[in-house]
Amino acid sequence: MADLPQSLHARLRDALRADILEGRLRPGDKLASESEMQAEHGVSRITVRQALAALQADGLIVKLHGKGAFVSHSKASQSLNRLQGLHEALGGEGGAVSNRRLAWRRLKATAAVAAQLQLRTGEPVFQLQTLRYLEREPLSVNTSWLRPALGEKLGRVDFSRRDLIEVFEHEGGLAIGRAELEIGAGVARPADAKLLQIAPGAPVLEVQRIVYSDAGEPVHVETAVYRADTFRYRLALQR
Amino acid sequence: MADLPQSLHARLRDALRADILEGRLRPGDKLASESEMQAEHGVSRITVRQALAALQADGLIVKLHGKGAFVSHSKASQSLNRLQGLHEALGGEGGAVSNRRLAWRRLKATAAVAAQLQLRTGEPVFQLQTLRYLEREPLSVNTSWLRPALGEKLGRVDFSRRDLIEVFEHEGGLAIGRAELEIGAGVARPADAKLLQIAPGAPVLEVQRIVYSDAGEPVHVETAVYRADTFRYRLALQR
DNA sequence: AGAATCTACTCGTTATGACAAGTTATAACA
DNA sequence: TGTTATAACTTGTCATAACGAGTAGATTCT
Repeated sequence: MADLPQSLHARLRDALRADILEGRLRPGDKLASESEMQAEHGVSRITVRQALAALQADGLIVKLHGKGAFVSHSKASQSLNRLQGLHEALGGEGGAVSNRRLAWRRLKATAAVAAQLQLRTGEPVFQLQTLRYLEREPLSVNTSWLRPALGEKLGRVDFSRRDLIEVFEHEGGLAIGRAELEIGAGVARPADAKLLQIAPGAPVLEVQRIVYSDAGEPVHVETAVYRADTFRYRLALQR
Repeated sequence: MADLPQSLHARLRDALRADILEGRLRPGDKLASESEMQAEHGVSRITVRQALAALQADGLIVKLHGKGAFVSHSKASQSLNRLQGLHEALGGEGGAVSNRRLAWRRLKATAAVAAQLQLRTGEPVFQLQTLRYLEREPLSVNTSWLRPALGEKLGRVDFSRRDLIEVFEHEGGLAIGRAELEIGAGVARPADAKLLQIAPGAPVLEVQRIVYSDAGEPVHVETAVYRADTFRYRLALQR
């Protein structure tokens, strides 16, 4: 993609991340010390530390006082503890994720949806239903509710190979800040079971996601029903 | 607890966190600007920004370029995106979480467990099985595997009202760094269904947790089966 | 009145400098 | 040989300084 003139620490972070992900630095390896990087890249130590702090937050490296910074073992989940969509998470390489639009409607907000989007009951909202595929196998049925302003902007966008969240940021002109997830288990309802090609009553993973803008306003509520046999949710937590 | 002479940014962070949690700063309120705090507390702006960055990572505040920092609205999840046990997460107030020990064994590591704990197949490991209750209702069946060194230390500890992770840190003399979670859905096996007082075949949430020390070594692998009707996993993600 | 500009305020980024504190290897000593 | 002291690393913390960029209100011009 385009090489925008990012900040220095972002460039250094991405370079180190690539070194780790592409195997030039292997798990357990010791990174160059902060002062070495400072000299090598011609930046200040604060800049180096910002880059390292970001990698540490992602779980890619571990820093030990007095010893140095080391590439973490188990880098499996490095990308899954940030807010991102499936396309982003599973990477452009495979490109095995696709969406099929099932419905796009303008509805009046029910009480539950209105509360989550901080609207009044009965205000118009847009509902988007999609069926997501992974490697041509059905993966999940997603039902999204959008604030009216956003919905009108995005009615004609093609979502088939893109993440909603990424569309928000580009076509929607929206800065996404954070999201709250609620993950539970349930049994497939007949309609969902048919779409997912599983037996009615089979176990499914139910994920509800509320996405907030940078300013803290809820912009998007999504309920997803995943096939339990294909999908597991992975994430990393810091103590 | 004791008021150790923490670092300046840690003290400022904790003071602000208390202001928010105890209601002196309400959701939506604007925090003092960085330069105001700098003057008021007699610290440098770097120190202020370190404190604010920590609060932002916890989701307690939102920073807006050019406007200021504001107390986040939904602070419900501030504690759920850090690594902690149920007792910690659900707070000392209720005290409604308890554990019943089902089994404590010394076994030889199976291939799967050995791989996750980075041991060799057949090395001795300790297995702990517990049944957890929330408000006197059965909540989950937990099966843990511990590295041998840790297991020998913790054989006689009473876990009934404490989190494993907290015991590690105190009795185990271990610095916990991070954990990886894998969340999926499944159906209750007969033995688990009986313990959880649900029907065999009812949906359950399956959570596997691998806990790593500060140095990046796996110390604990846990598989938990939760009643889907009582428990949902909540967390917050940052973009 | 309306539009454009200016200005003061905010946070974002980066630099430089210094000292504290943990780790490790070496050198000196008993 | 074994212990201790030292020196040379490492990251952790904090201060001061400057400039960039986004926001919002007041001012000025049309």
